[in-house]
Amino acid sequence: MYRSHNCGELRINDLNKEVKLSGWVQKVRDKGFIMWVDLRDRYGVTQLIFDQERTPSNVIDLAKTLGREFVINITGSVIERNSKNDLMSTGDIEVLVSELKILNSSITPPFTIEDESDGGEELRMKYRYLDIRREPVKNNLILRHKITQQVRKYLSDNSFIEVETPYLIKSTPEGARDFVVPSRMNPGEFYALPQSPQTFKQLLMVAGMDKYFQIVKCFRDEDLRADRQPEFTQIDCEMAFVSQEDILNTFEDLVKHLFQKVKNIQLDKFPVMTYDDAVQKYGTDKPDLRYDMKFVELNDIAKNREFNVFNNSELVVGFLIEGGNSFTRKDIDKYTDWVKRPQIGAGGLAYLRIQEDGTYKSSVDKFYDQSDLENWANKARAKQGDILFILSGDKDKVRTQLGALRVHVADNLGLKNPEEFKPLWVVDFPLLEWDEETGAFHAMHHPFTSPKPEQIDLIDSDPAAVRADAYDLVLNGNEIGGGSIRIHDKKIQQRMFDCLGFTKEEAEKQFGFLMNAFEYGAPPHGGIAFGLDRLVAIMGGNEIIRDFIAFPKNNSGRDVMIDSPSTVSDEQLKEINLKTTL
RNA sequence: GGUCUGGUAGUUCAGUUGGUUAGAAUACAUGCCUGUCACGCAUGGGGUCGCGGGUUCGAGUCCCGUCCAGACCGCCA
Repeated sequence: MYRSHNCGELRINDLNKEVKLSGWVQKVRDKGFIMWVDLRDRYGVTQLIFDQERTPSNVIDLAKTLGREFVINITGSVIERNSKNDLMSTGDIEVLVSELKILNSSITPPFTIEDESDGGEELRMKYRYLDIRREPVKNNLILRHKITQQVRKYLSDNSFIEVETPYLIKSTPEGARDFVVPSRMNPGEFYALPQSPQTFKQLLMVAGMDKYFQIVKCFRDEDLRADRQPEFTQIDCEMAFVSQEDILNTFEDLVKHLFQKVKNIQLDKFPVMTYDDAVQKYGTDKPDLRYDMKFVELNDIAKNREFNVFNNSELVVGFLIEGGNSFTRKDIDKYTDWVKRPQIGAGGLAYLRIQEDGTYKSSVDKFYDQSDLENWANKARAKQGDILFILSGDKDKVRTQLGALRVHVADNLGLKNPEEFKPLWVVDFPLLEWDEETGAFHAMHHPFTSPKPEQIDLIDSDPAAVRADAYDLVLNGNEIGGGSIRIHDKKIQQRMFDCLGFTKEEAEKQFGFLMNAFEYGAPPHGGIAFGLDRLVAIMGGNEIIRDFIAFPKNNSGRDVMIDSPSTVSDEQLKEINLKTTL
């Protein structure tokens, strides 16, 4: 028998029990006359003791050969510690070893297997199996497990059925770049890996599976970020005979359920904000509500003097930083440089200090007197000791820039508390988005999203004005879910494809199967998909999803542990018809 | 495709204006240590300064190129 107990469960009331434990050597502390070994497994750490007076000498001799990460099996008795350790759950006891077996040795690990490892990112990824032995990474995987278990429980309890959809499907030009897979049996033809099971879940609605979900891998061949992996996991859901409101309610309850069960946190009713409001007040469609700094538009009170930078701008807008008058000139210069970087692209940063004596000081003092500045301060509801940061320019651009600055300031001021959770729904997204590059509209969400029924006819006259029954769930400034009511009428779907510039033939070739299905009694339906990796990361107080994926890929899409992608042999290439001769 | 930051001991990093034998901490090895738990003490081994080229009497340090890693922009329906 390898073990009677695990390394995390022995307590003071187990005293005098004879136990068997197996695990990894975390640490050896050899004092000569006495020696301790911290033994670790998934469940915790138990201190073993080897003592000249009480331990057989052959066992001590063997124990002296132990090194970090050796795998051992021991028999011993649980004794009370002479000096206890309050920091360990097993800190009241230790196990006096009578038998020791070395099950396997270990060479010295390349980094320390501790909570705060000395290992760098790349090394930890290369030896991910050692990294996962560390408490924080292990706990992230356990958190992920708990969340997926609760997702399945909640959805099953609410009559959802988990259905698997295929991974080898067909490439379509809309949306992200596909990963393609050559077909050996069909020379010259390729499968694509799904960017999402979108069309399949809609077909399941036609099939009458009126509540579907799937925890499913999705694939996108695009450049990566801290919160983006080429393969990632979605909680993909779809329901028939529902309105947008039904969906928001159902999945708000799902998220509340997860926080309740997994983190014991009771979330309040989620606020609902329109896309237009979010962009106007926060400069983004995924506002972080953990901090305020709402935008204040100053057009009417700032474009009335001789300051042409503002006068020639479509929009003058700022936000208030409470206590920000404490920023030094150097701080402000740093923020100015930050917004002027090409990634942000602002021309400059104006500020208004509301000084402690109640007077105003601004970077644009030359053009405005104290009563002008007082008007700005009043509009922003500023009080003494605050500062107002102001940008100006083209409406859309300046909002994006100021939105980025808002997040950056919050970062610097430490306003992003990872243990605070502020979800909201963002609704009424535009149906279409103008693409400068292609000079055409493309679907903001995807081409199956339903326009708001009363706006359908605007599609032809004013496409940019059409709003969709589409919604995102935003948590702490991250989009963690998004969905829509779908089109279930073949004619409207065709109009949509027309509008996106598909010829009838292209639409038929790529999505004919879906439109055919719509002719056989497709019910009204809609759904949502959550990014599981992001959700887990945020619930774990982090925004780097790699830390919550067992075997993630690096910035360039490589798995540095197994070293993939890699080349394949000419024989393999010939077999899949990518090479004609050997 | 672009911007920025980094690459020096097993690991994390320091290395000044270009100048003697490239350092620290930690890890590792050996020994000592009567209650450790970041144990302590002593001793020791350990370096292709990412790679290639250039400037120079002399390059870890300056220049050019290149590779790798990370963050971001583009991109991600």
